[in-house]
Order: sequence, then C-alpha cells, then structure tokens
Amino acid sequence: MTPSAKVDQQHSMEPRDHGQHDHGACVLSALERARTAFGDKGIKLTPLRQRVFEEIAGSHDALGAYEVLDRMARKSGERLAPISVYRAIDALLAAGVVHRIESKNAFFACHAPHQGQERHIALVCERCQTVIEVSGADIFAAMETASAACGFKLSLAVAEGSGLCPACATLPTIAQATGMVTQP
Amino acid sequence: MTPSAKVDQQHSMEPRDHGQHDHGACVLSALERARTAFGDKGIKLTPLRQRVFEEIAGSHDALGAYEVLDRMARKSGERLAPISVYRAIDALLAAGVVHRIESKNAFFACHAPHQGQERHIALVCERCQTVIEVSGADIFAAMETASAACGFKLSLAVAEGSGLCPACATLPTIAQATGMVTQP
DNA sequence: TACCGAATGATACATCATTGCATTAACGGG
DNA sequence: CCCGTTAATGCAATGATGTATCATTCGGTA
Ligand SMILES: [Zn+2]
Ligand SMILES: [Zn+2]
Ligand SMILES: [Zn+2]
Ligand SMILES: [Zn+2]
Repeated sequence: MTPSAKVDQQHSMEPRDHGQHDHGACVLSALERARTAFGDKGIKLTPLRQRVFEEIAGSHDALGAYEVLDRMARKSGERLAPISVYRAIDALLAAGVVHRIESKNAFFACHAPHQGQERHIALVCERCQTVIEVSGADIFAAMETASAACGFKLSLAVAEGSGLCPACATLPTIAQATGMVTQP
Repeated sequence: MTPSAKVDQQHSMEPRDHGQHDHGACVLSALERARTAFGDKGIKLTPLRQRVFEEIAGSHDALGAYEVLDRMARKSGERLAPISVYRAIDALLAAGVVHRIESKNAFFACHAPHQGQERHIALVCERCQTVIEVSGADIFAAMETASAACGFKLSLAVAEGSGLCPACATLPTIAQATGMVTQP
C-alpha cells in the first residue's frame, strides 16, 4: 500500500452513510447503551474510556488502535501513549460495547442489541468499510457440532466475514452500466 | 504474557505427539502434496519456499513468521530478512499448502486433503498447540445464509476455533483426580 | 549477446501491542 | 480529616508483526 493511498484510507472520503441515518442520534444512543453496559458490569466508564468509545462509535468502521490515537490527537492536540488507548479498549471490550475483528486487528462499536446471550458475527464492507453485525447462532452451533464430531472441545470460536454491504452491493451495477473497468 | 512464559512457548516442551504418529513420513507426504499443489497451480516450489514449508510442516503448530525465521536461523546460522519469509509464505498460501490463523497471526501446514472445493476450519489446541482442520461446509453455508439474509454479499469468510484437541481433552480428568488446582 | 520477468537480498520503516514503573484519582475506615 | 487500598492513567522503552523500496541474481528467450 502506497503512502498516498494510506492517506485516502483515513475513512474520511468513504461512501459512508448512503443517504439515510441520523448519525448524531446513532452515536448518542450507542453512548447510552455503553453507560448501561458499564453500569451493569460494575466497570467504570471513565472520561478517557468514553472519549475512546466516542471515537470508535463515531465511525462505523473498524479502527485500529493507532487510528484511534491519531484521531484523538488531531482533535485534542495531545497525543496519548498507545498503552492508554489499548487499556481503554480493553475496558470497552470487557463491557461488550466494542468488538475486535481478528482478521483486521481493529475494533468497532457494537450497534447490535446482543439481547440474551446471542452471539453475532461481524461483516466488513470492502468498499465503504462499514461493519455490521448479524446473528450468528447457527454459525456457532455449526462450529460446535463440527468440533464435537471430531472430539475437539471448543472453548472459543471466531467467525467474521467481508464483502459488500447491502448499500454497496447495489452500486457495482452502475459501474458496469457506465463501462467502468477495474483493470486498465 | 511474561517473558519466561514466552520462552516456554517455543513449542519444544509441549505434549505434542500423544504416542502414535510417524512424523518423518508425515512431513514427507506433506512435502509431496506441496510439490503437486505447486505444479498444479503453475507456481514454483523454490528451495527457499521449500525450506520455509518444511519448517512450518515440521511442527503441527501454527508458527508466526518470526518464529519460522528464528528456527531457520538456528539451523543454518544465517538469518533471513523477514520479508523473505513473508514472501515465501505468500507463495505457500497461494498454493494452498499452508493456511493463516487470523486470530493468532500465524501459519500452519495443511494436512487435510481439501478434495474438491470443501472448506475447512482450523482448530487450535490451547494446551499442546496442535492445529487440526475439520470440514466447515455447514459453517460457511450458515455464514452465507446469515449474510444473504441481511443483503450482505459475502466474499470472504473466516472461521476458526480454539480449545482442547481430542488427545488433550482427556487429560484434565487426571489433573482433577490427583487434586491439582489451577489457582494456588 | 541483450533483454525480460520472477525470485531473492538488503535496508529501512510502518504498524500493532505489551512490560515496568511512577503518579494520580477514587473510595472507604479510622 | 488523614490514611491505606485499589483502580486508573502517564510515561518510556521494547517487543512483535508486517511492508516499501531499490538493488541483485538467475533462468529463459529473442
Ligand atoms: Zn451512526
Ligand atoms: Zn459498503
Ligand atoms: Zn507430523
Ligand atoms: Zn492438545
């Protein structure tokens, strides 16, 4: 990846928010759920943790820890040590309000209810980077079945995917119609 | 993880090979399958790629790229640049003879036939580190179903697990019987 | 021979994450 | 209020993982 491409990837010019979606309200409600989750678990939602959470929830992307760091530094002018962000993220993970995407070494804010103990999987859009969560009960059940069938005692399961989100999945037809090609 | 624990994790004192298993033959057959896979795909199995593959296949663990590097350096006395190992691993991945475990940033040699297009998932033993592959057709089908149900066009799916392999899963009963405790 | 493309070597750098220890904030019992 | 305890943060260094860039080598080929 070239340095210039890297700049373009700061998630600023992405085709996020395909029209609808009140983002201010979306972030506020995420924050409210976070307060509840921290309260329920007896963990403290400190100012630092809240700032980190707002940064992650403020994007619907999965952000790397250093990306969070950069964004916070740009806003406040002060650069935290990486460990501070990692510690805050650990608390957010423990509270269940952010999740980690193993295949990207990145973190995203949970916008799913996770009511009960239902497991979800994360789906990452390759075009707009948006992460969505979908119920994964059948998937984890199948993993349990496949493991048990060979005598493996499964204790931790990871499942995640990437592709095109519903909004982006409809766009390639436009590229085709206009004669756009992917390889010059 | 403590530094001393790190040393213990060099995969040398692990309870690998719970009795049976002719490892020399196992590695040779893996190498033979690798030659075939490279031939089929029109990629060259160069000496460097073969050395890297032997190092990975010689362990039934998933090895990090730098662990491969260290082992090769210990054997030959010459230390490659990391990029050389990564490039070799890229070729091995392309040939399909090793797989990556996203949740560990590590690579293991494929010992499964993968006949046809059948997808497998990797299961990592938390005690002996052995990686096994099991058929994942149902799992990937469930991921496809869950994605399609919400309009997501899935193009890449990751599923992997950790826990206790069949051999290790039978051992904890011994620890219990002898009054062993996990927390002093 | 000259050329080309694939593979490798070599240096430096980028990105991801943790260890260790000092300092500060929060909270409850005297 | 003072003190002791614990959680949280600050700070410096380092470890662990992965890539960019350019030079060199090597095998085939016109
Ligand atoms: Zn939003
Ligand atoms: Zn999208
Ligand atoms: Zn073997
Ligand atoms: Zn085991």
